[in-house]
Amino acid sequence: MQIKELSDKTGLSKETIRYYEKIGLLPKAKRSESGYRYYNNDIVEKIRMIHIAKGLGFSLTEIKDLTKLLFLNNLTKKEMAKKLETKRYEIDQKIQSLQTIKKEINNVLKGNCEYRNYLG
Amino acid sequence: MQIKELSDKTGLSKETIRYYEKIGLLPKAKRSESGYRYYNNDIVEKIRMIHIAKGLGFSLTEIKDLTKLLFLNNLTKKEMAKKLETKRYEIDQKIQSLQTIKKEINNVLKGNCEYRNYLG
DNA sequence: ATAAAGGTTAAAGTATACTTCAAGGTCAAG
DNA sequence: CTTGACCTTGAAGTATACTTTAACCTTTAT
Repeated sequence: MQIKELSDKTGLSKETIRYYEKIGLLPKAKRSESGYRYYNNDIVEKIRMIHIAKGLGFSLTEIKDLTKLLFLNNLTKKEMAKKLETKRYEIDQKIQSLQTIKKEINNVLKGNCEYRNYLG
Repeated sequence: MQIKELSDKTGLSKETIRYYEKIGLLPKAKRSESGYRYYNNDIVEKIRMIHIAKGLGFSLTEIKDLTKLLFLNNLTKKEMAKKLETKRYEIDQKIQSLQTIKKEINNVLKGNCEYRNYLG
């Protein structure tokens, strides 16, 4: 597919997709004879996950690093495991924080406003 | 306490704290005779939660709105409940997405690289 | 064959979220 | 009574992540 279709499927603008390629977050797309980028379907989910990871507070650089970590085996197993475990810990912290905020919202929705603590 | 102490306790720079006050994310601090801001302890947790919410991909504007939603009763109960439920849904989505990424990391750490799917 | 709708690039512009700067006031210790 | 560590402001500067612009090429439909 061409960039427009990929843009439609992922919700990212064409410009953003080109920008992600430029900064190395997406691999360099193959080109048609006329120089147009073309993609196959596997990139759709990848872009969606990038989009989601962004919404979870990861920077493009962090996502790039995580992607490389999951994709390439250029590090020793020990190094890779260490980095992934750090990332997993960060993720657990984020999940916990989200659950804390959710509890606050639940308390307000239940009318137990005395339990309101942090935000607000 | 003065701004320096608050900064030390929260890990946010003094400049950032002043910036948050300026954009209305933090309430206008009370002032000493000489014009210095002074704070009491309850703001520490509030700032920490703002910091955490930021790391979870919420923008300062979103945090401001959520704070107001939890703090003020300027909306009807119905409106407020609707907004909070939307926010709770967003939070559930975020938790799910984090769990998906965590699973991928776990699979790589276990060596089941065939299960690798999205990032990478 | 020409218009519409797509594609390309590099560079400049914008929004968000700070961070630094300049110029100055306050305050406790020695 | 001055030094150092605080504080104040507004304005300018920076990093990240796009978004727009300009100038041009390709493909497809009529």
